[in-house]
Amino acid sequence: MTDFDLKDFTPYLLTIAAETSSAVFQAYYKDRYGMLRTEWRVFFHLGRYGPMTAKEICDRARIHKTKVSRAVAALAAKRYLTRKELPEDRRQEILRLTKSGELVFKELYRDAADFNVQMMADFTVQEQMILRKCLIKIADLDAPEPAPTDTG
Amino acid sequence: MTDFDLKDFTPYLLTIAAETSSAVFQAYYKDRYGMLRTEWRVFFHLGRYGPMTAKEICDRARIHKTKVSRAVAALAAKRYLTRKELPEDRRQEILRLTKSGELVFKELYRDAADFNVQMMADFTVQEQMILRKCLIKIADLDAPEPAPTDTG
DNA sequence: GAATATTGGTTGATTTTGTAACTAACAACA
DNA sequence: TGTTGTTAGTTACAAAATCAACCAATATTC
Repeated sequence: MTDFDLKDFTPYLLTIAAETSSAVFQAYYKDRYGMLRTEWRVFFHLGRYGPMTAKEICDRARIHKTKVSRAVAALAAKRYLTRKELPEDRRQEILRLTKSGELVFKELYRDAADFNVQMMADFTVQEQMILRKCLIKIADLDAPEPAPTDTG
Repeated sequence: MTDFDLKDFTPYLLTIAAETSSAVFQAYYKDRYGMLRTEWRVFFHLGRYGPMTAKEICDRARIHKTKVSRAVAALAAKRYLTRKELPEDRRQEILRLTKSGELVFKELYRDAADFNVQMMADFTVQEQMILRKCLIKIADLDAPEPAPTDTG
């Protein structure tokens, strides 16, 4: 075990791989749309799965409610989404992409897909499948249970 | 391509996998030794590859010099390393783990290795190999690196 | 050998994230 | 009804990351 190296430490390797692979796309949507990563994630959820409340985004995306709250505020300020109070429970608001939000989403969605295809082209189909399987397992994304969000 | 999902976006998947897999170990060395992640990385480099300058750590570990500078200061404050000015270039300092630094390193090193074995036990040998290969490729870590100084 | 550029490293200001406390609406129950 | 507890979401404050400016030592240029 004296050969154990940072390259052999999977959490490290994952972190570097995540940073490297995210950098380009992140810079792209930041420069072009002034979006931060959490904003992009929230935005993606609304675009891909339709209108929902902040709470639903928290559960689905496993993002803490304070981050979602700030991302929603930023996206609303950019006129990418609107909030509408739910009559049957006035604590909640339905979030929905605006027309221009939809437009931007279509572009970002397509670009993300393209980017992904390009980056995966380095690998065989079998490698892609195994990589995906391992990552989903490590990320614990195959478990349907939403993570507890609150402090404590 | 209408089925493209966040789970299919590899940079996202990598980020979540990295966060999930890092969380436990990170909490461990933070609680036990008060180390931040950059500190742990710098520390690991010095322990694993022997004394070197901050610049060398920057290059090897691909960490920005401001982060390395602060990590080194923190590690020095904890008496885990010493700095010695290089006579032939007085801008540079050789960083070297202290006795107690070495001791802590041995423990952290062993625990990291154990942690890694445990986490990889979910996968077959073939899966482990492919995962590693893909991650190294994505992280661009197969690019030529400076050779290890075999002091460690 | 003086002027200028570059390099290793540090520091300060700004941005972003994380944690805790908070408000307002609803629910449960006496 | 009033009390207590819970939930959705925001805000305030602390910790941390990022970026630009900076200093001192060395290299380079004329």
